[in-house]
Amino acid sequence: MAIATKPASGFRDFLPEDMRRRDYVFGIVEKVFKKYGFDKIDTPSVERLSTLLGKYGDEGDQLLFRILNRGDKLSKALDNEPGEGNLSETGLRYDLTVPLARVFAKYRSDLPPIFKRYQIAPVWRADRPQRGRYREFYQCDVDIVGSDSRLVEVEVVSALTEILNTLKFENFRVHVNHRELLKVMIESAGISSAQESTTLVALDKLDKIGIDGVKKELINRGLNDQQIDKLIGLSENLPDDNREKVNTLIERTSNIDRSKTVGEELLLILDLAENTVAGETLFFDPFLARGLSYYTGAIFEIRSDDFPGSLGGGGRYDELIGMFMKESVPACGFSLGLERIILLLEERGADFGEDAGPDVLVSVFSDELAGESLKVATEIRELGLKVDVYPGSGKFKKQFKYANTRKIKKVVVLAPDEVENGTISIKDMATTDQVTFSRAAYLDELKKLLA
RNA sequence: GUGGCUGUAGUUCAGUUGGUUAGAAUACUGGCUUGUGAUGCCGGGGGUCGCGGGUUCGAGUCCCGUCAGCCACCCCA
Repeated sequence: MAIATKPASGFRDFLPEDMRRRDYVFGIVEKVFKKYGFDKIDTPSVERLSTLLGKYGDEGDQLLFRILNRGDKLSKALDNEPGEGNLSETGLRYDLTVPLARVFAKYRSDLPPIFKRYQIAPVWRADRPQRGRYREFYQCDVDIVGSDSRLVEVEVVSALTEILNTLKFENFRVHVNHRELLKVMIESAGISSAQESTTLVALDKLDKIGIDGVKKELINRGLNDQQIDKLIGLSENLPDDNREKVNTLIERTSNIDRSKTVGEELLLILDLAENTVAGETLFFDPFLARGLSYYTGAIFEIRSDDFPGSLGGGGRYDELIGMFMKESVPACGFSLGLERIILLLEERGADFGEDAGPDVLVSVFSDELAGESLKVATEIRELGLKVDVYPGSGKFKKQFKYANTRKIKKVVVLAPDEVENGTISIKDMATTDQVTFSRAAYLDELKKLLA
């Protein structure tokens, strides 16, 4: 048997048709990010493990692709006691936010005091592949570093809403919540901080498994009935309107001091968002939790009924950059799951713009006439058209077939007859019509393709 | 990491209660057509039926193991 040609599990090849769609989508993303005043950066795919570890929570650490040491370092490790600590020092980046934090900490003096950046690049996770879940996938990240204003949250959500609107991606919401509000709710229900994270995980599933499912889960996780009833009680019979919902929760958790200030932060975000496209898409979801441990304030997640997971997520992470420098710097950002959005757009039969293949194929009758074909191709290229010269020579049958597979609309025919008479024939692949022009006039005919 | 389903030409799939040399469509390729594709007709190459073991006179088919893929969970984009 030959060597396996499938890419490694969770990795993908992108053929020309795939790339066309991806370029179309990435192009829109980039245009909108620029429109919102973000600058582009790039960072290495490989980071030190010391940079990566401890930022994403235990689950995240498990999913890091680590790079095995080589040479002496590896032999020494194997000779002594091989373990997590000495077998690997670097790994593939898990997201684009932690590298940004590192970069900002290192180059702060070279960067504007408030740094707005975007980055579109692949990240890697050693996850089990599934529909819309890959081990290598692109993230489109926007972040604003150095500002503590709620305006930042709104700008970021507004940018990604505009991207999805431009892509005509429908049927989505941006769920919003606040890490502190979750803590307030848990405290208010008399649940200890030790049980906080496990409680959050259960709560996050509310829309999937329902209230009864969450209750069961919480019992399994060791909460008592009183705590559960209080916690569930907070969420029952909430009004539909975002603001009223926040206000109701502030009232219900009034036994905790911070309740009001946290709630007001959410209200401010909702109010500011009304001045942007984000106003239409924000949906306050008091049970949105998000696993990444670096979030400290508002958190966001794009959801759609057509996909079980998240289509993008983000939030405020005011302490992350401080892990790379002495001072803490506030920051907030969002990562768009373009892979999943492309997947859904494909499933919905979306339009990805025009096919951008060559406009013209110049056929090659024989090796003797190859030079003549190249000369003609050069002339046509000077018009600004995309021109393919048949890579070889021989049967026209083959060459026309080739034009079809490449979806080329016009074929320039240049055989001994044409050369002798000083003419050029142009065949239209759709209508099968073939018309002969003088060498002076054929370019005018092809110019029509430019329009 | 846990559970379920599925593995047959490059691709999509047939293949009967286990029975001779494993089929179709499509793609590729040659001819009908030595200057013309997509439609037609005739031909050609391409498979150790995922891999290993077992049951049997006989296994693509049944059993066990293993690997891979898909789906669900966990988590996430």
